Amino acid sequence: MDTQDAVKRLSALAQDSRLEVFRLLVKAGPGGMAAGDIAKKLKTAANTMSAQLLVLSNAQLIRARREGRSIIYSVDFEAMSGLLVFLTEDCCRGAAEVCAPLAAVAKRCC
Amino acid sequence: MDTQDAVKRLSALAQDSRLEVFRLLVKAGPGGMAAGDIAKKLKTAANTMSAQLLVLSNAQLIRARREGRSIIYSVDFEAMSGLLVFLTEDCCRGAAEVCAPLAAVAKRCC
DNA sequence: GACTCATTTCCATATTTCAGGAATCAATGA
DNA sequence: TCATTGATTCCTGAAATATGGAAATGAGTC
Repeated sequence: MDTQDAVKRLSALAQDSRLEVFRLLVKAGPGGMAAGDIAKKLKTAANTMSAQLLVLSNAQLIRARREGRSIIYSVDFEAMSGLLVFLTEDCCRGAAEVCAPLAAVAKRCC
Repeated sequence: MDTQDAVKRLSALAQDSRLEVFRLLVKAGPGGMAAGDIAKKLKTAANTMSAQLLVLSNAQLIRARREGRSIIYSVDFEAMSGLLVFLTEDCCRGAAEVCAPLAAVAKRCC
C-alpha cells in the first residue's frame, strides 16, 4: 500500500453517497448486493450509481462479480484493513493516542 | 463523530499534498511546525499551503496556535483516532478481517 | 509611527468531480 | 431472432476544488 493507493481509497470513501454505499455493502456481507438493488435502496439513478461503484472498485474497496444478468458487488475487507493499517502505522507512526483506542475496539470485537 | 464529520476528515486527507502535510506534522510531533516552514519544506506557495492547512483545520485533524509572528500547526491525534474508530466500528461493523490486523498493529506499538 | 516578516484573505483561472438523460452492451427467455 | 431486463458507457452542464498573484492583516522591531 503506497501513498497513491491510500489517497485513492480515501477519496473513494470521502463522499456522502459513496460512503453510504460502502456501509450498505458491509451490512450485506460477503453475499453482496446487485447494482440495481443498491441504486433502488439508495434512491439513485442506475447510471449514477454505476459511476460510484466504479470509483469504489478502482480503489479496490469493493469487488464485482457477474451472476446471470446482475452484477453483484461486495466489500473487499482486506483492502479496507490495508488502508486502516496504513493510516495507523505509516501515517500516524503508531502514535499511542491513535493505537490505544484502536486496541480497545479490536479487543471488544475480536 | 457522525458521518458528516467522517466525510470531512476523509476528504481532508484524500489529497496528495494534504496527506503529505499531515504526515509531516505527525513527524514534527506535539511541538508542531510553522506554516511557512511547512510551505518551504513542501515547496508550495505560502497562500496555497494556507488554504490546505485550513482544510485540515476545519476537519479538526490539526490545530493552530500563534507563537510570536508564526502560526504553529500540530496534529490532533484524538480527531484522527476518532476517524479510525469510526471506520472500524461504525463503518465496518467491527468485521474480523479488519479488526485482526489492527489488533496486531496495536499490539506491536502500544 | 515606519518597517519588516509571517500568514492569511481576496480574486481569477484551470481542473476535477458529480449527476443524470440517452444510447449501448450483455444475458436470458420466448 | 426478437424483446426484455440489468448494467454500463457516453456526453453535457453544474458545482466544487486546487493553485497562486496581489493585497491586506497581525505581530514584532527600530
